[in-house]
Amino acid sequence: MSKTRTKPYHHGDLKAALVDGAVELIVARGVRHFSLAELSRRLGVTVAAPYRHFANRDELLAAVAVRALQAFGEALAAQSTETDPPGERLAAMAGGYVRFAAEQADLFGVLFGLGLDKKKRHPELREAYEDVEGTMAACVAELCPGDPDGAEQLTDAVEATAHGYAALLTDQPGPLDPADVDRAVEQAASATRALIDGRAAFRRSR
Amino acid sequence: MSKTRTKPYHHGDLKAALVDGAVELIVARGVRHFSLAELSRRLGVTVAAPYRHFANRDELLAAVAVRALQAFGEALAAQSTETDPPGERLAAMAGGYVRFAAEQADLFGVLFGLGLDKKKRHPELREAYEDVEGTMAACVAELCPGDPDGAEQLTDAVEATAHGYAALLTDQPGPLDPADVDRAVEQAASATRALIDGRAAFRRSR
DNA sequence: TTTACTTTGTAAGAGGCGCTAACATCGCAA
DNA sequence: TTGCGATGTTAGCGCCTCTTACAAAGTAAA
Repeated sequence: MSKTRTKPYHHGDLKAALVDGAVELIVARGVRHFSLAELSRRLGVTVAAPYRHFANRDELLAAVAVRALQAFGEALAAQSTETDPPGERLAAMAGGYVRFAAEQADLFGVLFGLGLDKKKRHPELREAYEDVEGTMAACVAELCPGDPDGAEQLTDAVEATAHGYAALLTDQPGPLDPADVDRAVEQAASATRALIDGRAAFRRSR
Repeated sequence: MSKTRTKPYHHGDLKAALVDGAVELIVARGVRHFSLAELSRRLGVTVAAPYRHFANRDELLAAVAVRALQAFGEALAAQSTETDPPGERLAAMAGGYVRFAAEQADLFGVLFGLGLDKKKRHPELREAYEDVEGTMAACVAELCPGDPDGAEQLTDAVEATAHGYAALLTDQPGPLDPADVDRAVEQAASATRALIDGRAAFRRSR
């Protein structure tokens, strides 16, 4: 949105082009086969050029992850219709979590399982992810009034469950069977409802 | 168990040595930094030698995964004391799932997130994993007599939840905080109890 | 025992990768 | 105009996976 303020140097905002190109390449071929060298070739630039803008490969991937996280957050927020009761909204978000992971499997793969050091090296990623968690937590808060501790545990549980369906679904290479995706989305929503209904179990173990 | 039937050739059962060495290297340094070349050097063999026994790097990793899966299965089975009620056994298994992932993070990393093509390329892995699922399913069957469909959904949900806690916990590089691990183990068990208590929600959506 | 065959390892190298240091170029600003 | 900092290139190091051609070691039949 807000780039190309002034026509930059040789290439013309190579930094942005690198991130854009990386997203394209990753979506096209998967994170696992992404290489800085191929990206450079595509942009008509030598393999050393990216290092003027990113300290290393992981830093570029972190920039891609920020993009992915943004799309992820939007996908989740889109599931949350204000009119629905909070439980259904939460279930829909869990489903949306899984659906995003399935439909944008490669971007999802940048967010997780890549071993990016979110805590120390890329705190902006951690923050962005906490925003996503916040969207869920807001929903849960309506369900557990006056029990912030239980709310947190329920939030974690819903997140873990959605993430588990998502991770197991996308662990396999190759294209996904749409029926599998739909089933996983449904199950994640159902499991969320079950967690809500059975949430008293969290109180028992404290 | 059943190797070294006859004294083999030059090295003396290099194939087994490769798998053993790979496990050691992976446990010591993480899957992400494992290389066939370093393993070969360690075994005093040229880098080409492993290709006499494994078509490629992934095939060796699949062999390592079989080992990991065996350890994983044993860790899960150890959680299942016959005397406990099935619900508590299931909760303990979920906790064991997470604890194994945390304590053997690198072996767990070989099982998931490596993109090994379990379905097509390494069906023996898929089978072994289905055994693990079977252990859980047996437990769930006691909880849901006469409802095989609901039992399957509950099994999937418990598996996904445990896997989600495990994956989120081990996504970060570096050593884990034992307190985080204990909390995740506890929460996985609690979430399992919640799923059991709220399992009627699975029936609602069919 | 000799010969032929199979299995296992080596030597050499192609092609890829991430990353670095030294050098060249370009735009801006003093 | 000159000088400087930002950006890109050239060249190269060291690592990787994997392949091909060759050598050695065991096995088994003649």
